[in-house]
Amino acid sequence: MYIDHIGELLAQHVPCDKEEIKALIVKSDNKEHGDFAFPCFPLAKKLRKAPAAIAAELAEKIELPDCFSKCENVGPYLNFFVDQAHFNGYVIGEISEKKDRYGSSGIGVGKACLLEHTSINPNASPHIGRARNAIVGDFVGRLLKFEGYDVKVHYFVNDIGKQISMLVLGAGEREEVKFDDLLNLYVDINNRVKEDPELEKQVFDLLYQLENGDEAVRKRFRQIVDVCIKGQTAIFNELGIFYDCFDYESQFLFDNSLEDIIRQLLDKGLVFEDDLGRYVVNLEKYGLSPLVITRADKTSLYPLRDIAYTIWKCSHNTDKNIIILGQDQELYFKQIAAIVTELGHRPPEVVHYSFVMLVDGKMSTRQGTVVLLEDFMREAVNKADEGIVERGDQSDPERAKRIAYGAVKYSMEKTSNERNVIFDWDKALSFDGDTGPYILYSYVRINSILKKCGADSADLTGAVDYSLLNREAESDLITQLYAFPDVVQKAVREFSPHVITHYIFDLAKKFSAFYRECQVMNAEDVQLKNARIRLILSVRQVLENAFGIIGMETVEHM
RNA sequence: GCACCUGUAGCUCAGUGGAUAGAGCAGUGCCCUCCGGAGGCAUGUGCGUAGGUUCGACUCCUAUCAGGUGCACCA
Repeated sequence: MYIDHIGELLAQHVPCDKEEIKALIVKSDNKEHGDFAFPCFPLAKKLRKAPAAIAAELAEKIELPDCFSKCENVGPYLNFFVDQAHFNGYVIGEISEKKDRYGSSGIGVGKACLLEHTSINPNASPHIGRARNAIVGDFVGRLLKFEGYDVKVHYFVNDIGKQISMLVLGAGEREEVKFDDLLNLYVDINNRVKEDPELEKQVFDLLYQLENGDEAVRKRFRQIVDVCIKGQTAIFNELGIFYDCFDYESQFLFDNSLEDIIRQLLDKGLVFEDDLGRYVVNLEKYGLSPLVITRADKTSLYPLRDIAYTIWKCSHNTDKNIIILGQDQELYFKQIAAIVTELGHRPPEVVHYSFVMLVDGKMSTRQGTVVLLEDFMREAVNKADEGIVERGDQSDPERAKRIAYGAVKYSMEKTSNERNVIFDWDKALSFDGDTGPYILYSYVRINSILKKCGADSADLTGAVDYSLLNREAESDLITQLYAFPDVVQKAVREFSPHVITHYIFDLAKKFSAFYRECQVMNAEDVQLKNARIRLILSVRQVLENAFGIIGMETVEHM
């Protein structure tokens, strides 16, 4: 709203429209430069005057409304100072009015969003690299819900294909297959198949039987896959990550959609049969390498089924259609998107993230150097419970879980999507500094103060003199609260959770500074105390809103 | 070889083309008579390299070096 005002003010005096001006306004990074600044360089050519002269002239002409206290020119900049009392009242008023909607633009109200994420191969317990998909995906879902979208989260279950076939073969005649056995089973059969061509043939035979509708084989596949999906989703559910729909890849095998797609591509002359008899899509006009969609025996490959699935998702006609994929799938997804476009659909928006690496190198299933998500979670819970005991409390596994899972997610969410996360056990389990526990701790402190002040039950409808909040720590905190809606917008543009985690950390730090310098309970007088109570209520509200977006649960004590 | 992503402090990372590039960790020295110390204070010669665009470049463009990833019957 302050930027709006400045835009209007300046539009009366310079040859630009309001929107152009607003785009140029920057938030000052230095108190001496006020709160907002308008750089006059771009006007220099138009007005044929030196930027500094323009700034000086504008400073003379402008009549400031009440919400600004001062406007001065410093060199080529025109600096605006907001009126602190007005600003305090405005920000705290906005938060107390909008509550859990503060920060939301509401742009998604009445709109639907289909979001696909996780979609891990059902062959083993997820490692932390795969988990990044779920964590980023869950963040995107929560963010869009916060923006008002009706979000449905889909999980594509890859219940067919060579890998699953190997798993089924590896399980043999075993009646009961346990989730925890799958990883070993998978690694073992993988090695055996590599060395034994005969075994590999059996893998493909199984697949052939499945694709040709052998009921018993189909049941067995489904049984094994479900054990795996159950195990995987249980882990993600623990972390507060949930799914609305599980879409089984095999459904596209039996509904003729694969044949339809091949026929359409043939009609368009986009697909050719290579010398081995495989169907290959030519994507030269997109500058992409060709994509093989069937084996020589014409059984489908994953890309073909994925095209069918993607088109199926498009048929839901949602306002937004989003998929979360690893950076390694970038070229692949471009190919899929090109084909889907050719077939007359608008492909999903894609959000890519990079990998999780270990400090001493890459993760490798074969070398046993993967870090499983469940191990990471368990270690974090132990560590959090130790912390609880150290602080003189009884061991409390439930509370430890909330703290630990927040820490696990936060550690994965604070890196921007396009960068690799470098995983280091010690750092990942550290609860000091820029971590989930630190920000939770701020929240706990606020609640502790409010409880001691009896603020939660107090009548907070009376008038408050916000001009009393005039210490630096107070105005810094309020400025940070004011920034939240913009931060949410940035997160929506980038779909990267680090935007929110960095904001929360800054907010927590500013609260700590306030906590140190400004007493609430023992404030100098009751007016000041009331104003500060409103302030920390606002901080708590914004923390809760932000926690909701990154999927962090709160605790009452630590 | 081609394509995409990433090079910012010892380490891990922020930084919508605008004023003096910021955090956390580790190190060093301090602070528990203070609404909870999972805290705070002090301490720093850094934008891979070279050009270019611009009034202005960590940010945009080109080249180059380094790392990651992908590129025909895995999914």
